[in-house]
Amino acid sequence: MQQNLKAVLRLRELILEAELAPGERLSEPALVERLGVSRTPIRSALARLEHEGLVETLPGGGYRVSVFCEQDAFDAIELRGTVEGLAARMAAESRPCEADLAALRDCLDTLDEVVRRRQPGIDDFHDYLLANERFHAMVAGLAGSEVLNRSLERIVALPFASPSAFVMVQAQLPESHEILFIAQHQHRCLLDAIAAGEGGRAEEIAREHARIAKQNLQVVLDNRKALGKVPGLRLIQRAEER
Amino acid sequence: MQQNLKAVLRLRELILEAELAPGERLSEPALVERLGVSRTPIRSALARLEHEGLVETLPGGGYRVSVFCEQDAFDAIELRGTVEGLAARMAAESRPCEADLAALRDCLDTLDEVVRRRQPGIDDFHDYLLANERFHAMVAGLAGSEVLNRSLERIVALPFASPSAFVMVQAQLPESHEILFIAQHQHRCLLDAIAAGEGGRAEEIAREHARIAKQNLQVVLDNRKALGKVPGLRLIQRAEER
DNA sequence: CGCCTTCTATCTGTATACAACGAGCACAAT
DNA sequence: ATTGTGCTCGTTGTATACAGATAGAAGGCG
Repeated sequence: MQQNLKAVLRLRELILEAELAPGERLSEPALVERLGVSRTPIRSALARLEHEGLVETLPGGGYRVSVFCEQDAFDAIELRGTVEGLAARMAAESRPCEADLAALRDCLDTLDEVVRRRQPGIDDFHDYLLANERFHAMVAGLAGSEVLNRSLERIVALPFASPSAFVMVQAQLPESHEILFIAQHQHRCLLDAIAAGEGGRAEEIAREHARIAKQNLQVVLDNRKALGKVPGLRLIQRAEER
Repeated sequence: MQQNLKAVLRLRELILEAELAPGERLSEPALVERLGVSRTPIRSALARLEHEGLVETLPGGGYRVSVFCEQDAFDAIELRGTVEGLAARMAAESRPCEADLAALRDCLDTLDEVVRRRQPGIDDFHDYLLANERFHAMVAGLAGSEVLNRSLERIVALPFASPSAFVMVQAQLPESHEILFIAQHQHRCLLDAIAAGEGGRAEEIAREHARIAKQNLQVVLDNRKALGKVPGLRLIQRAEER
């Protein structure tokens, strides 16, 4: 199991850092040399990354690095928002117990605390990222559906679709603080809707919340110099070349 | 490639027919004997079925057949409806060309023709099933998003979540004809909304359309004798045993 | 000069051998 | 009698050898 894990982690890293170019053919013997493990764990890792969406099988056999266009990234975020919206609605409609709601509130308090800091630095954004990820995971968990969560996991496996994909790049943006405030306001509203059992409202808030990520993506695409800051955004090609 | 395919097909069949019981541990040597192929394609097939959701990895290594409860099936259908809803909205908002709309209309005409037959038999329902599947695939395709379609594919991989999972069982139901009429009405409305660019309406129709499947699932679960007629419904256990 | 054919080299798919890990059981000691 | 220890069997993870297929290049023919 050690070798398999090593192969997955290293291969994923190589793809995300674009050291293996989008569209590049991945030959197993070459990867054996590069990763230092035999073909068996490499094949297993390739299969796994295929299901994460980072590589694709070629018609005649073999794999290549997936190629994404800008629209794919927007679509992935909208899709995440839609499924998170369903999760939020189910969470609201399940009337969660007070303990679960308290845990969500705790998480929001942590986020508040971070947002309220003056002159937030890189570490502060990192704290925000962790708490944000936890909040999203908790809402998804409250939906109480493994089927839904498995599907959401898979959507979020595309690195630029993750709820926290753009948090770190916001640290560089001049309007970052405002964006964080707005996002946090939506978090509060979402919790409010879930606590009140307002499923429809919870769903719409979650959707709109995801659309902040689309705005951030647009900003990053406009000044492409920040592109390396977002994990996996190097995968995105301007022109469709398949 | 031949052996891998054989292993996937046969293994999937064994699981869907519940010849391998839900929760059962799948040992590779046992499958080698049962399927007549070596461990390599079996491992590859197991990995693939894991990503289809039919088997799960065990903590200490190895696989077992997935166990689903009734709620999982309802959730999977709601999830499909939600993602199909997103696809329908995107299709509407993309203002599809007349040729695509004509193809959809063609498909609906085929469905109409089947629905209008007096005394429909098993073959007629089969015709309906094929055209229904085509219609759903075309709407998803009109959304124009590979990311979305890949995700939807994966959701529909759970056999009881498929748009046509309950078509064949309807053939046995007394109220089957009425259900088909209603479903077909929704198809028409969906096309209408897409053609008019009414994204929100298209989305809601697609969602409500999927909920027919939930009603059908409830009927089947109530008289469990029909359970074998629905592909993969034997996977569902009444009590959660994980 | 271009296109088709054929040959070759490399790659993937498959089978299998080997090693390490873990579960389960029996036996012994307290 | 119970618990702890050690053994044994089975299983998975890994490496590698082999065969079939495929893609690319080179050469011949039209």
